Amino acid sequence: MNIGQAAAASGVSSKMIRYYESIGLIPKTVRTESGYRVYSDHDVHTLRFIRRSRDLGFSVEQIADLVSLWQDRERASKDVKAIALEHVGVLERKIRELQEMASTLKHLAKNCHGDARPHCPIIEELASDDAAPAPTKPDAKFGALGKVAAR
Amino acid sequence: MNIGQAAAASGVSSKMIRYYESIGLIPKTVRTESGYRVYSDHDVHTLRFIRRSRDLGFSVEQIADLVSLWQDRERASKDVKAIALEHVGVLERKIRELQEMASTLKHLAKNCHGDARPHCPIIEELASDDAAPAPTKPDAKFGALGKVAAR
DNA sequence: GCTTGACCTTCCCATGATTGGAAGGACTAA
DNA sequence: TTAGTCCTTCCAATCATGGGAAGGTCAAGC
Repeated sequence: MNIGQAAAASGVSSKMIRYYESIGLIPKTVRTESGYRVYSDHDVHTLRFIRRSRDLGFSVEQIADLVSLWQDRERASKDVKAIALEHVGVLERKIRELQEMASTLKHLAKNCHGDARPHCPIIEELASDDAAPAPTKPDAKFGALGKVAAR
Repeated sequence: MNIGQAAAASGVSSKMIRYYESIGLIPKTVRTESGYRVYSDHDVHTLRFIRRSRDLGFSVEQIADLVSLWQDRERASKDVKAIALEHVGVLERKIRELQEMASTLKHLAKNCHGDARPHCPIIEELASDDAAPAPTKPDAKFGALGKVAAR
């Protein structure tokens, strides 16, 4: 199977398959004489595993751990669970952040007439002088969660 | 005021102030003879406006629009409201995505013993063969929201 | 006046996951 | 043989941000 077929069968783009290979998430494949990558059903299975993990928002680093646990018959389920729960924690923190933003904005928008006049509580809030500027570096590595599922 | 003081007063790092200048979000400042950037209280006020917008998850592009509306005394509040509400929509979509991930994972984790044995429903779900691979390109530009407030 | 240390300057690089595109080779069907 | 589709590698861009190097500037203390 060529890379394009493996991509279609797994839901992971050819580009990403090559990328995953380049960073070592998946091993280098067999090549044809002319250099084409060749994939087996087993490889496709692995790619699907990766795709599902990605759909759940796991980072590539976490996916690497999950894949190796998947392939380890002696794994302890607590190791898998730990990764999952840590990720849940990150997701929930992120959800809370976004909810705060959304609720602030909705509140402001509700009080904005939204007509042709310039008066606007949204702008006023953004421009307001109160509220501390907050330290430039609040807590550093807090959200290592980038574009989650921005596919 | 030097850039460092403006950074401390506004909550926007020096690095970011230079960056915002380079992309045209804020105008080029006056410089001292030796090339140091000089900021006024008014500039700091603008930087705070930007920081607040950023805290609410607006993209730099949206912030540019907000700043220009802020400075336009003839603005229509509906233009501001439109930007805010569009952003709320993006935030809520993203929240829903993350909630789905979290709830799937929590459900799986609840059914995982989390002990030393290998049996694990989380891994099994990731490895399961059912469920369509889903087209590689579902809907393109859906989440233009990158690292939201990953500061 | 000179040294020290804190600040400033520009420039380049890295992040994470992903996509786009160019240049060129390989394969397949007509 | 040719057209068209696939593959290859390599490089660049995204978005907002931080890190760091190399070098210039400034203020305080001696």
